[in-house]
Amino acid sequence: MQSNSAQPKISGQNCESKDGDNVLHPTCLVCEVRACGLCSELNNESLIKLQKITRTREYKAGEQIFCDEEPLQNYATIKNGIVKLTKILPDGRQQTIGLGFPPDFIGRAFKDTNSSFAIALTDVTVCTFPKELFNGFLSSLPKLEHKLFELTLNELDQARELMLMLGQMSALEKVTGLLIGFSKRLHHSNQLQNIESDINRFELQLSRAEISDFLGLTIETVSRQFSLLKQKGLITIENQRQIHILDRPEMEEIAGHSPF
Amino acid sequence: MQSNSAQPKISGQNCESKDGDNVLHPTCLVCEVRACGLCSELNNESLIKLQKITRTREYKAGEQIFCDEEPLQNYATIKNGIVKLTKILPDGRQQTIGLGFPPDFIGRAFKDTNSSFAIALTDVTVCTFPKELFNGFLSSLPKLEHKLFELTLNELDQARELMLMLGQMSALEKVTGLLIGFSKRLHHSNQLQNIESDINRFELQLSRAEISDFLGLTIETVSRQFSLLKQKGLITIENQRQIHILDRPEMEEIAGHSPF
DNA sequence: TCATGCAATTGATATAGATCAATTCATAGC
DNA sequence: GCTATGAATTGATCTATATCAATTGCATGA
Repeated sequence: MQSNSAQPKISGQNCESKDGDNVLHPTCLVCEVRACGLCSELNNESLIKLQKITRTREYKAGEQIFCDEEPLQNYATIKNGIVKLTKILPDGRQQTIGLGFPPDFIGRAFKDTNSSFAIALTDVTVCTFPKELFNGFLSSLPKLEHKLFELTLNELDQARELMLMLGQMSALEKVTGLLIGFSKRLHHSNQLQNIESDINRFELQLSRAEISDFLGLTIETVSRQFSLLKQKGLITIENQRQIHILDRPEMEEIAGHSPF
Repeated sequence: MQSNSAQPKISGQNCESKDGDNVLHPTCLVCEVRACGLCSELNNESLIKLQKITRTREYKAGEQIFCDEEPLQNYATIKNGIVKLTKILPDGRQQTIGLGFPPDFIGRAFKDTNSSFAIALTDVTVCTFPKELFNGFLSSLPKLEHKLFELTLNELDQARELMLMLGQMSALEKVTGLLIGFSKRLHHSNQLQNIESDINRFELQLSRAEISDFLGLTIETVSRQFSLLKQKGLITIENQRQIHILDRPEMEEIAGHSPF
């Protein structure tokens, strides 16, 4: 489980802009998630302050954004792409504990280490905040802390839905639930960014192995459930990952409820 | 899944005390979790304000503290006893998503409904806060909100550990992990309250059915794992629930890591 | 003390999903 | 276009856990 890759590209709206101290940097002005992410609760003045400590970073699909052991340096919000959060046991077993879509926040607030890995599923762009400085901001901007708190509560709700799925659902229910949940989540993320999207057609950015690590199943079982869903005429799949949900009501019926 | 019981006993340090407005009520003065719970971050002045909206409530073992559907009326901190949080599917399947020990907070902040049930495992005493009033307090007392945020982050960490357990662990690992985790959690709660306790001897306040709902197993499988652990000489059980861990290192080795 | 009833254990069997083993499919490089 | 390589599918078998069925244990009340 090594980081499989070159250094991420760093490009900075960083620190001292020559325009002086009170201008919103272009990177924020055109930010995909300016209006819906953590920053959405900030007025211009606060945002200008926050902006000074941020950097934009890009990761290629498969790159590790942070890991288990090493002390956490940065928090981040996802501007673009999909991130998986995953726990890895010494013996190699792996449990994916969540997916991050724009404008999700990643990193464990108020702690020096994460207890999981964050890995880019697609090419990913994030906006990073150095840990110490960001913690300072949290204390001085109650609105920021409040927003982060709400995002955290949503994550907790999600984690608990996922627990229900992992503990009680059959393989078919799990796979169906993943498709329904992933599509909802992706569509929602797109809507927040005013990106046109069809909730029933999407690219499932996870390999079969990644899906099985998420659902607590094996690759083969996941594959068999996909075949079953195709056979039942509920979905079609092109190029392994391009999903088309044909009968959403029936799928939702099988999934019982959505895990996201 | 009905509430199986009489109305909980209500006793109030409530509202207008005759001593005037600026005295700490006796109930808070002798509170078991005054120093470690949500209130621990409040100075006397804030606590006096908060105290005015609180009520002490008692529930018998088995009673429902709140449920799934009905709009949430109150938040609470646990003063005494153990609470289980659980999700129930229409078809009767059930997944317990966490346990609450003193001084844990229960209830979903900033939302009108919980998406789970809270059920008293033992006789339980809680300190309740009416939702609306408490939300007002959160906005006006940043320290209170911050503390609640930290508690929520801990819960999220726990939920994710549990996901790892549900998705990847064998039956034996799950049962062992539960025993190790439950004992740690209980011992920790006792320590916070300066209650003497032996981490390796405790009453597991869950029926086999409740354990199986927690671990995503059946009653029979849970029972077999207990028998196996006894056979290996790692634990003894008296009266079905009184657990004595004989070889903690070996148990921790099997559990791999603790789910709490 | 004995019946009653529910919880836990233990045993026998069934099965969903895991594991092992070929194929088949898709993408990348030549 | 063709070959090589890893991913996905499909098939055959195995196994951990579920399910079904007694049996045992323990608490309650007559």
